Amino acid sequence: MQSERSVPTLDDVAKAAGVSTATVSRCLNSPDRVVDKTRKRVLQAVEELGYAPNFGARIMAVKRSFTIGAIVPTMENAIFARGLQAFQEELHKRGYTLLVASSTYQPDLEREQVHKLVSRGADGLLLIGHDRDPAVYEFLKNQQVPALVAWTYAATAPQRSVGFDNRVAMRRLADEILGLGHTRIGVISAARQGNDRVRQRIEGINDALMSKGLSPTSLNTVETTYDVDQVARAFDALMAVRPRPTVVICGNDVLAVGALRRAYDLGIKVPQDVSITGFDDIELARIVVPALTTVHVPHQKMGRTAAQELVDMVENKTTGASVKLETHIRIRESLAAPQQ
Amino acid sequence: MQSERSVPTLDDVAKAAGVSTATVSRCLNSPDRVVDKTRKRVLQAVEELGYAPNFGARIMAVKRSFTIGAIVPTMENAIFARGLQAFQEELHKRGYTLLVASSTYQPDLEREQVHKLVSRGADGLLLIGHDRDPAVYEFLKNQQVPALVAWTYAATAPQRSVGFDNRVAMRRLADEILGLGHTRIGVISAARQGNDRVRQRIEGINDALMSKGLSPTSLNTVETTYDVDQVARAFDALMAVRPRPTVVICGNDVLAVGALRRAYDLGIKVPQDVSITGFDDIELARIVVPALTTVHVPHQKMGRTAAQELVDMVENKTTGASVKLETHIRIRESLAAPQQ
DNA sequence: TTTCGAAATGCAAGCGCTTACATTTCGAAT
DNA sequence: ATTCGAAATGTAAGCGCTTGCATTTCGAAA
Repeated sequence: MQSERSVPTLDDVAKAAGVSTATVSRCLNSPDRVVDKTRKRVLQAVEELGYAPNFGARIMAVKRSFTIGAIVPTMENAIFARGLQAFQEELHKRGYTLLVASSTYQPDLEREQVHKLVSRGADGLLLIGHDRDPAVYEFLKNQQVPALVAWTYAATAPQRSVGFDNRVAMRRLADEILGLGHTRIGVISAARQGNDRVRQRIEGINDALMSKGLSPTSLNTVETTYDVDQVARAFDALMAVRPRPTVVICGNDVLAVGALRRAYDLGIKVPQDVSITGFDDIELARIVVPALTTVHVPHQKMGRTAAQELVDMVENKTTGASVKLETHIRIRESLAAPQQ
Repeated sequence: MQSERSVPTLDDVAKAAGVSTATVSRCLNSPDRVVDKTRKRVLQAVEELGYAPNFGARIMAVKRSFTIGAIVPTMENAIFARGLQAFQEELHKRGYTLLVASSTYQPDLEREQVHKLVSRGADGLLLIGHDRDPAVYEFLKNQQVPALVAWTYAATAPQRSVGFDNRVAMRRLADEILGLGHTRIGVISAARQGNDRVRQRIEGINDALMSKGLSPTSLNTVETTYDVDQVARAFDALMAVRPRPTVVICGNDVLAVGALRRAYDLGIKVPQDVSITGFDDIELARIVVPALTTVHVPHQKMGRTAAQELVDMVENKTTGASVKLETHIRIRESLAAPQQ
């Protein structure tokens, strides 16, 4: 019998409370437009029936869903997890719900996810990085869904973004490294393909090299996935180069920690035999031994700011300017001057 | 001018293609019910107009949203991130979208999130752990939204679950530890309050103690958050006990890694001076030095299975049985027999 | 060519909610 | 007691989609 009963609707509540649906609706959405006594009665009916509004209907009626979509490459990575969590929390504070999808670094999948989230009525979208088919932006514009790009900052890009300058950030770290006297440099990086952040970081290293009059071609770069064993192999490849690099710059902390571990396994001392650096400053960077020299990125702040900006774009239809966050170098034990 | 144009609807497509809305709808949802020529024309119109279906309307019409909600304590933690990612991927394969919310370990917030996700038309819900106000289950039943509990397994619980037996898993690890001769045991654990998994793991330790004729009261347990410094302090507290524990059992890997690091800072050798164990076997467990002895939990499989089960519950209205996943002990370097 | 049934398409009624507008209620001022 | 305007509530028209049923189309058999 219980199971026969269907989900209560506004109508049911209205009947139970002896008022019109309009009144019930008002009780829920603008309580002050309804007199106390009525409201009490209605709310009681709501409680008794276990009523919950149907969002589909609501979305249709108001043309707003109070839902924000986010498409991240993956949720597994601490880098996105932290920012995403902050993003979600801030969104919640402002009355929005987060719809997430992950593209697993596949452009096609991302494109599909964009369509899906828009269909589902997302009022706005958070995207990671600028790199993607222009058709996606075209579509979003067509659908009048504001999109914000995060984890990177580009003043000149047409899309508004909240993030930091990957290139400059990495350049500063590289400057630091070169200043210590390193000249034989290995790089472990995620795939550059379709990932502007990765490319920018590598360019940052090149910038530093150039400014010292060194040739970028001297860089030994290995691409790898985040898989521990893959990273280990990448590190091996770098260590096989002769003369051996005195420092391995990693595209992010996850890669760096993997390299660190491999060095340990091989009996290569860090930083005595080789220095290793990361990027992002995830919590882990401080925990590993030796602690990782890295670039601190304000992930939480980025997530929070992105949420604020996006909600602003949605609610006020503003276009506004992009937000640039600052990064800071964290010098820790994993970096030292090269051995003589 | 562009900006004046409003989002295209089914109607617009129908007009553009010179057919009825029914035909357009069929083209999109059951292409074989429409003749080739027509379909082509319609799809072209869809393309040209940049049409994307309005899910709100769709949900209302079909009473299904193809959306599954998940409420996790936090996304920051690698433990949930991994399973959640797998959950999402499997969901996507089956044509569902994931709606996530995080409760940040607050029951009230969780309750609110449940309402929200249901309102938003989630066809099913993934919840972590059994511990929560019965009213929540009541509500879900009322709304006819199937819910699946994960990250734990309890044959007797009324809610269906996909997970593993936290108590037995931890007991096995504790048996191993006791078998090595440890008798002075410290425990670092997350808050027990409202977290059945945490409690079960501690009970598992107690089970092992009892079976050896040892008193559970001899256990020194410290609760902490996941914050690195907090964990360090928890470890300090344990190390201050005299006689000092010979092993510190941590409720999960994140805590264990924090303890490991603190031990290093204090010059306490692991496992020579003290053994440390974790739980979950996140990737990190293999990376830290010394590698962590822990309990391997098949997170990805759990996420995937949960997705399958939940979709099944949604589509076939099955109630079925819970799924129990196996865990395995991973003995690594951080555990050794106590010093004489 | 005509006929007929199956296949293709169209028609139109909701789905549950919000909200502009219409109507009723109510308290204060007369 | 009336009157009147503001406050409270009710009425009903959509929002964009799916789908059962009605209608049209079309190809094959007669």
